[in-house]
Amino acid sequence: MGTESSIGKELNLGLNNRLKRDFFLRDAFLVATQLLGKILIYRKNKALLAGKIVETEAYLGIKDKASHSYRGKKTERTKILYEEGGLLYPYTIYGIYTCCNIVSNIAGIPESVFIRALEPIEGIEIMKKNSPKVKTIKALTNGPCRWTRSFGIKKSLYGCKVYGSNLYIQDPPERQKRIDIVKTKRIGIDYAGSDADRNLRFYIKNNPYVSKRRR
DNA sequence: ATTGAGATTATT
DNA sequence: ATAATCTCAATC
Repeated sequence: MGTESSIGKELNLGLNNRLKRDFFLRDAFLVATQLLGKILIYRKNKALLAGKIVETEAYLGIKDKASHSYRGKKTERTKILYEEGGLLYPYTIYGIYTCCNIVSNIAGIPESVFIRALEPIEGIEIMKKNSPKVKTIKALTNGPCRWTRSFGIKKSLYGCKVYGSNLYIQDPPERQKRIDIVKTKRIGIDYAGSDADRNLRFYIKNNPYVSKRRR
């Protein structure tokens, strides 16, 4: 292969260190901040794709004007939010892109964590194949619809557990656990009024794979 | 049945 | 700056 990063070489990407179901049954603020630095792994057929989570946002359910579940709204698209934490909520945006959340908190509390950007670790050649027009490694994964395209995350994964055997998340190596977290306003939710000003976007300070532009 | 807008990206 | 592009969900 020869495409793996230095991080990938010192990681055991197997199933052993997976985060368990309980991790996701807590509030989205906690899950969003604690997911930073963790490794997301997706296996499809024989391919193995892995990336470090470097940017997240918390969506705090029925009281959050930016949330798809604001005021308890429940539709075919959003019903998964009302199930327990640890399930994938992919959805189509602007007709062309797929982006995805991880459902958080216990059943009945429709919170989620939006995964905005990853740092590629393993499977870069496959990512390039999935995003054929992309010219730089960075652009493979530094946006919410970019990393999902490069990973091949489809809406068919709606409701998939993120602590299963094909899709899971694990701790980084001990050496990389210390990170500085920056907290800012969320992106692209100007319609959310006062909730647009809350600092519910989190990213790893100075990480080059954090998404760019916009306010 | 119609319509309006979107948790974005790529291009001009 | 703005077109792309179409699904979803609200409204008529």
